[in-house]
Amino acid sequence: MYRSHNNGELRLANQNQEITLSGWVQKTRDKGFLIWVDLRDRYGITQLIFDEERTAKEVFEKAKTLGREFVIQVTGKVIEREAKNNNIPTGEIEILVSSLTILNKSETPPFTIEDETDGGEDIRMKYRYLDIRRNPVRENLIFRHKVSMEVRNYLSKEGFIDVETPYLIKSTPEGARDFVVPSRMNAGQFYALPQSPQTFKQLLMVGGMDKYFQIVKCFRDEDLRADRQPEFTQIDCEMAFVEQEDILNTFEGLTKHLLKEIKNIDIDKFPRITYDYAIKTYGNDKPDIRFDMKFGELNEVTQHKDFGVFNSAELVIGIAVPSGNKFSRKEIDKLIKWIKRPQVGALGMIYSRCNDDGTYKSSVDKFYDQDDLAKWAEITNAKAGDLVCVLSGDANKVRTQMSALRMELAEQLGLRDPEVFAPLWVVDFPLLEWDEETNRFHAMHHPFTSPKPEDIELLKTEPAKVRANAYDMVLNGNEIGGGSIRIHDKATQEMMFDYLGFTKEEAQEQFGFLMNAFTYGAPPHGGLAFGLDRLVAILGGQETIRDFIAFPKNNSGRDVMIDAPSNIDKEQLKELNLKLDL
RNA sequence: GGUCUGGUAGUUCAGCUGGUUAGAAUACCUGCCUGUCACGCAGGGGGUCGCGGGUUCGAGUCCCGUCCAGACCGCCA
Repeated sequence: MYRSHNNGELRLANQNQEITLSGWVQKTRDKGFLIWVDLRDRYGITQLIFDEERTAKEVFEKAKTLGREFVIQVTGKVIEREAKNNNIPTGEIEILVSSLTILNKSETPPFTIEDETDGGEDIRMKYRYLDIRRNPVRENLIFRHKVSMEVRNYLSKEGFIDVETPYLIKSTPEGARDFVVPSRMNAGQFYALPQSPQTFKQLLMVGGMDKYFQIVKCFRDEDLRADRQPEFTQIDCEMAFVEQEDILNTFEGLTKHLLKEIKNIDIDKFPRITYDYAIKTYGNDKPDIRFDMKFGELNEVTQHKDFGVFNSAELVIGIAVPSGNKFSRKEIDKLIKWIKRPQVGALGMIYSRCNDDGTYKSSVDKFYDQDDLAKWAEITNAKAGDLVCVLSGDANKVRTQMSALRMELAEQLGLRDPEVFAPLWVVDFPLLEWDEETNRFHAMHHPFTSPKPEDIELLKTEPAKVRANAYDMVLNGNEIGGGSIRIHDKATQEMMFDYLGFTKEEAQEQFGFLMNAFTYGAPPHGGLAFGLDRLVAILGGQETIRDFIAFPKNNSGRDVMIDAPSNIDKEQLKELNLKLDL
């Protein structure tokens, strides 16, 4: 028996018990006549004591040789401490050790295994198994476990069935780049790893599975970000015989359940806004609504005043920065410099201070009088003490830039409180998006998304204006889930592929299996998928999803611990009928 | 594909306009220490300043290239 108790459970009530503990040496404090050892496992820390007088000499000598992260087993008696430590649950007792076994020695670890480690990202990833011994990482993984268990509980209770779908599937040109796997038995042919189980879950609906879910790995071979990994986990769901409303309600229910169970937060009804409203009001389709700062369009009140910059602009937008008048000239200059960075790309920023006495002081007083500036304030909803920031130019660019500025200001003003949760639905996404590079439309969500029936006529005349039965769930400025009501008849699906520039043959070759299935009684269906990694990170109040993934990849897609990807030898290549051309 | 930031002791970092022997903290090792818990005290070891080239009397510092890491843009149906 390696242990009778774990290192987090012994209390004064266990006094005088003879117990056995195992774990890692967190730290030794050698006072010469006394040696204390903090013994750690995932449940906590228990202090061991070796005493010149009370401990056998050979045990005492062995204790002197212990180093950080040695794995040891001890047997001894639970005794009350002379000096107690109120900072830990086991702080009233210690173990007077009678026998000590070193189960395994350890090299000195490259960084300290402590909450505030001295190790940087790089070295912690290389020795991730040591990093996982640290409380913050361990707690994140346990937190993720809780979230995923609650998801399973809720969906199972709602009648959803967990079905596994294959990882070795067919590559298609739509969407993200596929990760590809050569087939040995089928020379020259490749599987692709799924970007999502999309077509399979639709086929499950045709198969009558009604309500399906799966917590499933998905793969996309695109460049990474702090919140994007090449392999990531989705909570993938699909339902048959449902309308958009049914799906929104079901998964609003799931999200409420998670917020309640995990964070003990009650949220009433999630706001629903349209895609168009989101773009016009927040400049992006995943607005953070924990704070206001809605866009005000100032074209009408800024034109024809001899200010060329605004007169020539397609769009002039202002936002009211709460209490922004406190910003010094220097701080505003810094902001202007920030939005001029190539990543944001604004050419400049105009501002108007809303003074406490009701007057205004702007950077363009030469062109605009107090009445004009009052209108700016009115439209942007600015109050005395606020600062109105104004950007202008090409409509799409200005919205993107203002959105970046809005988030930056909120960050600076501390309005992005990680313990506040503001979920919402964004609905009525466009069906199609024009792709400048390939000079054709592509599906904004995916090619299986159904157009709104009332917009179908527009497909022929103004395809960009066709709205889809597509929706995203947004939480604190992050898209945490998205889905759609799917096409479930062959004719419509064929038409969609046609609009997307597929020939009949291409559509048949790549998605024939799906359209065939539609001819055998496919029920109306739809669904959605949540990004589990991101959801867990946001619920956990953090930005980086890597902190919630046991073994993440770095931002060039490498696993620095196992050093993957790596070369394979000639024999392997030959077996796969592959030749490298580097 | 692009922009920006960084790479100096095991680790985290400092090192100014180029100028003696490259520092601090922490970790590690040794000794001391009668209740520690961020123990304390004394001492010690530890460096190809990412790599290659250039400018210079002289480069951690300036220039060019390159590799690695991170953030972002493009990309991510």
